[in-house]
Amino acid sequence: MGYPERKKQILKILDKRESMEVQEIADELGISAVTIRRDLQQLADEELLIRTHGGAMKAPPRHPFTAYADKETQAVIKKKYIGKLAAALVEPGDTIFLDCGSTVFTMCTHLKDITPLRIITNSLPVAAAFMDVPGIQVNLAGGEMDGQRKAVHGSKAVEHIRSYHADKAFIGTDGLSVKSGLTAFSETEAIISTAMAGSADQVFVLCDSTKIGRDSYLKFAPLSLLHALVTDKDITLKQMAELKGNGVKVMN
Amino acid sequence: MGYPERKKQILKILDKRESMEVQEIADELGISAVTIRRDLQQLADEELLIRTHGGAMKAPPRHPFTAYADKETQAVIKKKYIGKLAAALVEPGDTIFLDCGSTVFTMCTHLKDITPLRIITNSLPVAAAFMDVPGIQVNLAGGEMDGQRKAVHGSKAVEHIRSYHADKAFIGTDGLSVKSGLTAFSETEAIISTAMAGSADQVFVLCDSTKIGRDSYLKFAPLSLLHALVTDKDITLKQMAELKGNGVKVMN
DNA sequence: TTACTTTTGATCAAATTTGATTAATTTTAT
DNA sequence: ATAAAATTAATCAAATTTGATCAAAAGTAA
Repeated sequence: MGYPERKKQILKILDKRESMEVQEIADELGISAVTIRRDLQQLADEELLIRTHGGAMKAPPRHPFTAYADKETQAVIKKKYIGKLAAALVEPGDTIFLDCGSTVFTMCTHLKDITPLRIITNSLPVAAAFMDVPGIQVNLAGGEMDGQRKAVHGSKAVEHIRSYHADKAFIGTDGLSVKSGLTAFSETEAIISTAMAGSADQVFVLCDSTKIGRDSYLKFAPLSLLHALVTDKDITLKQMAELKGNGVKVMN
Repeated sequence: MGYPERKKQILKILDKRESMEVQEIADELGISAVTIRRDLQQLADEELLIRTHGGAMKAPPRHPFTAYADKETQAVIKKKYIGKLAAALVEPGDTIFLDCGSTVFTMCTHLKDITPLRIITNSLPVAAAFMDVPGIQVNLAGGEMDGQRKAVHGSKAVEHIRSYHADKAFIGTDGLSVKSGLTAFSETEAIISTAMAGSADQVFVLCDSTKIGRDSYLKFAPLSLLHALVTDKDITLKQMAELKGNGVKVMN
C-alpha cells in the first residue's frame, strides 16, 4: 500500500473518529507504526490533521461553511441526540431531503456510514460535510445565497427541490403545537421546508423539546403532514399524550 | 498508442480514481512502465497530477480551503496577479459569471469592494467568499456536488446557468493554443464553462502563461469565443504575436 | 530506398521509502 | 519532584522505485 492509499485511509478513519492513536492505525492498516508516524507528520504539514502525542486529532474544519460553532450547551447536546436518532431512520439506498437547520445538521456525522445515499439539500454546511465522502451523492439546490443561514433560498431553489422526489424528508421547525402545527421564524426557510415535505414519501420533523407547545410567527404546515416527530427525552408525558392523541408519532 | 492518446487515457482514469500505481496503468494500457513513468513526469510538470512514489495522485485541489496548503509558489503568485487584473474589469452594477477554477477564485479578494455586484457561480468557495459581503448578491447553481472541485456540476447546473444572463463571464482553462483553442482536464467542468460563456456578453479567459501553447485533453471552445485573455507577464512576445494574429486580445 | 529524428523499451546505478532498533524526549504516576 | 512508562526522532539496512544511458523500433523527409 503506497502513500496515496494510506493517506486516504487515515483521513477516512479520522473523519469518523474525533481522534486516533498511532498504534491503532498501524494495526488496522497492517503498516508499521513508524510509517504511520511519518504519514501523520506529512498530513499535519498539509494541515489535514493535528498531531498529538501518541496519535492525531481531526483538523479544525477548513471549510468556511462549517458554521454552527455552538458551544456544548444543553441545547446542543439535545440536538445531537436528536440527530443521531433521526439518522437511524435512514437506510442504505435512500434518497433524502435535508433542510438547513442546525438540528438537521447534526444528522450528518451519523449518515456517513450509510451508503449508498443520495442527499438533496439547500444547506451549504450539509453539502460541505459530505463533500469527500465516497458513496454519498449530494445534490445542492440552486438559487440565491442566504449568507445568514449559509443556505440557498428563493423561488429557484424551491423549483429545484420540487423537481426531485425523495424517500424521506428531514426538516426542522421553530415551533410545534397542536393548535398551530409547524411554525417558522422565516418565510424563506419555511417555503423550502414545505417544498421538501411535499416531494417526499415520509416527513420527519426534528425539534427539541423546548420548542414543543410553542409557536413562532408563521404557520407553514399542519401536523398531519408529518410521519413522525423526532425529539429528545425531556418532552413531558402530557405533551406526548396530546400529540399522540392528534395522530403524531413521537420518537425520542 | 501515441502520447496524446495515453495522456488522455491517464487523465481519464485519474479523473475517476483518487490515485493509481505505475504498474497498474502500464498493465491497463498495455504499455511499459518506463513509458508511463515518463508520461507521469510530463503530466506532473503540467500540474495535471501529483507524482508519488510508485504512482500518481489526482491533481491538487484548486481552492484555498482544502488539502495541500498552497505555498507561495511561482504559480500561485501568477494566479494572484491574474486575479487582480481580471477583477479590474468588473464594474459596479455588473452581473458576472465566475467558474470554479483556482485562478478565477483569486479574483474574489478584489471584488469585495465593487458593489453592487451580482455573482452567478457553481463554485462553493466563491459562494463562501461572498457569504457575508453586503452589496454582493450570490446566485449559486444547483445540481450534483463535485467534492473534488468543491463545485456543482451536471446537467441541472448547466440548465441553471443557461437560465441567466450576465454582462461578463470569467472562466479558467487547463490549456490554450491557437491550434486547439481552449482545452480542459475535465468534461464536467468544461460543460459549465461553455454554458457561462454562452450566456454572457463578454467572455474573459484567465490562464497563466505556462498553460499557453499547451493542450489538455478535451477541446471545449474556440479562441473566437473570448473577448480577451487575461494572463501574466511571462507570456513570450512570440506567443503574444501569434495570439494577436488570431484575433485574441491579450491583457497582462 | 537511405539517412535522420523521435519514441519506446531494457538494463543498471542512484535515490527513496519502509521497517527495525536504539537513544532522547515527553507524559504519567507515585 | 522523581521515577516509570510511553512516544518520538534518529540511524541504519533491506526493498522498491526511479532516472539515465543506450539500443531497437517507428516514423519523416529527401
